Amino acid sequence: MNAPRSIRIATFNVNSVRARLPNVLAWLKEFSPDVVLLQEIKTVDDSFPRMEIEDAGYNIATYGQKAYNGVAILSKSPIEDIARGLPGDPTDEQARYMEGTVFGALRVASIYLPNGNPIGTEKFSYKLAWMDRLKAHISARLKDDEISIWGGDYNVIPTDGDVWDPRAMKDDALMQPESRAKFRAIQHLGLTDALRSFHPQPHLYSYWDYQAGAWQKDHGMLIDYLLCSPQAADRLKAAGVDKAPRGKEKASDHTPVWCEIEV
DNA sequence: ATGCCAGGTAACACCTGA
Repeated sequence: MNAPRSIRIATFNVNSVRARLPNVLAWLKEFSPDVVLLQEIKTVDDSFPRMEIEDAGYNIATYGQKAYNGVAILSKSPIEDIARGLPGDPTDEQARYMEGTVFGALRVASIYLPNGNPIGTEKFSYKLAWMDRLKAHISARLKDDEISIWGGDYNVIPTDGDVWDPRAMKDDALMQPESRAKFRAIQHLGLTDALRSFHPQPHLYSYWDYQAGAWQKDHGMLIDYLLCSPQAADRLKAAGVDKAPRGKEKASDHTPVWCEIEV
């Protein structure tokens, strides 16, 4: 048997990979994640800044579309068995879900769950239906007993402790009871929230709005998660939020959430 | 109650985001 090695996995909603390229390259160099799950790349696959990120030492798999959404996986290992799109609705053309196998053993998914605002519109019903599809898909995948991590921007504030002021957000799609119930239902399939398993304290955030000085006032919310299969949870060694990228010039409004697992 | 800020597209304004 090979000696176990520690793999660092991060999820990062970059809010346009082209606008964020200098920040992303600096972060890859400083933080040196082994695997990165990107969301909101906001570009078609052909315009992804592939060369620059390959030069930083990463293999790349993308699932993009024009202007909106888009996810990608970066890995220092080859990325195998890539699957694009969330099953369950052949008419859904939004690029919000992809999977790949990294380091020959770890199945990862990059998730950009629909925002759903404003409530009471078809955007909110799309969000809820998408969450049902995600749950069904994860449930099916869990039967394979793999070391799996479903990471990304879940666009849900699961509890009042995950936002600076729940009253300010009470009509937001991210904290409606239906959104919360469906997020819990996904976790109840048997997934472990990597960050919470090491840091149970409230008011730990991964997103701060660009507006109204939210970053300076720490008016944030925790909406980016790494949800681990039992086999991945067994191997969890550490987890955290890397707040440094949010404080830089030309920052994304999200910052990376990461974990380390031994495989 | 509304806009605040940022990115993309396309065009000198509007859509989306959370």
